[in-house]
Amino acid sequence: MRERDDADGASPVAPVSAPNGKREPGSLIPVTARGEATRQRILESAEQVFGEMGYYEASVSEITRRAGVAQGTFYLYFHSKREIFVELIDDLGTRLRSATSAAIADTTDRLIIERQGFAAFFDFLSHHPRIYKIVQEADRVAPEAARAYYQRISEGYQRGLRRAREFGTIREVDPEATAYALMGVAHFVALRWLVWPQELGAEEHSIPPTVFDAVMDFISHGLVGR
Amino acid sequence: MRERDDADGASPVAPVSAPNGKREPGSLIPVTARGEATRQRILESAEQVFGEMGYYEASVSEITRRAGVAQGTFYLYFHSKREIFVELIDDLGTRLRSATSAAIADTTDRLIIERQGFAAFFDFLSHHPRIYKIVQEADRVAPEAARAYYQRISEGYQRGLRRAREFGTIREVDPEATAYALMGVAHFVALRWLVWPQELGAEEHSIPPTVFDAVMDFISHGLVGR
DNA sequence: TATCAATATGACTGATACGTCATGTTATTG
DNA sequence: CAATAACATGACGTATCAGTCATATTGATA
Repeated sequence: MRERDDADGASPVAPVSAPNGKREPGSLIPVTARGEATRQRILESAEQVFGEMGYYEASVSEITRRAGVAQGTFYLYFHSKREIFVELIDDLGTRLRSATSAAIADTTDRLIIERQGFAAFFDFLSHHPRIYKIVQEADRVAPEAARAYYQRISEGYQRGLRRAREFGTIREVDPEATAYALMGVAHFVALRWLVWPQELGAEEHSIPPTVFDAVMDFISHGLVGR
Repeated sequence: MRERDDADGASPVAPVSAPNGKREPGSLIPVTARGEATRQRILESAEQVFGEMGYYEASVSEITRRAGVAQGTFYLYFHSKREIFVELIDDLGTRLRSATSAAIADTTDRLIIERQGFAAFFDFLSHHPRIYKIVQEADRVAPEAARAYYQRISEGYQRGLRRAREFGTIREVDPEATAYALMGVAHFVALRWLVWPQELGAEEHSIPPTVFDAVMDFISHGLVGR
């Protein structure tokens, strides 16, 4: 579950305990289950607070308040406010990708894959409305993290498109351009029919079926063509 | 690093000059050409600073410094930092819309309109790279302004699509869904081939022709279909 | 149950920024 | 050339935080 990443995690060196008995500052990795649980609570609180108030208006003290820990505890597990934000982006990306890829498993027809993928994406967003704005904001707060987020999604997309192209399910298309085009479609439709409505009225929203069908129609023609 | 929150809103009414001879605070509209020029300089400086540093890391003092005026002068023309940001969003929207609509004047074929519209959009962005990030950030800083920005673009788009549909140039499509889908395509292609490259290397970039053609191909099939 | 590393606390510091205000300058008008 | 309204100044008042640190608590182990 946790997915503590090996290579691309921060912490350059020396994760072990210190020689003098004092804990090496810069470890940040909890050793006990208690620590792990606290760290997780802080992360979840951060997702909530960043989602509601945005990165800059969110304060570390608000995050720790909601997590039920003291300010100082935060810095036991994260070097900085920005660092936890980046970790959050990575988490959200992983969760989103696994949600969509789970939805298209066992499917081979590319157009059905698109339909199920889009449906899963919208579904995920409507249940986690915060993540949209968090990722959006990442473009300013942590551009590298935002790029990585979109790039990883596009890579999966490109693989799928290439395969479909080989099998002749779809037209000859430029995989990367098409991948970004499709991501843009999903993004803006979500903005218009999920994010905005949620901001105005508090209820949970989903894409109207007629809109969903219209979008899938547009995409299908775009991919297949004559 | 810190950000004070602007207690914005306020400013009930009374734009005219004061009875006691002192200028009524809340007018904000320059009366002389000198004032107009100063206000404009501040606006241009704000576009630059917001674009480079982002809304929250930009400071009013940095804006006034680059405009060559004192801090207090800022509040002669704008109630708050947020207010100038909103005005900027409106400005950028107007400029962008007029740039694209100028590019498609005298054109009737919808597919050619799309091609020219997209080209104008990309061209505008590559010459004003800042605006992309400013508008993006507006989603957090001034959601109403951001919504208005996108809505006005989509309205023009929908009109065009409806007309094209009536003339049979394109398939029967849902105008609003299609408008947002197309906006999404443009947005993400710009992100990938204009904004990101500009962030990494400082030079000016434009969309590679093969990518542009691939995108137009996708769109054309999506609009026309069989 | 004594030990001690891991975990937790919260007061404090240093830095920064928005917006105000009392005062000064410009230039237009009668 | 006064008078005066518009424009301009910049120091200051008031807040807010990110991050640090000395101290306290917890709980596993021997």
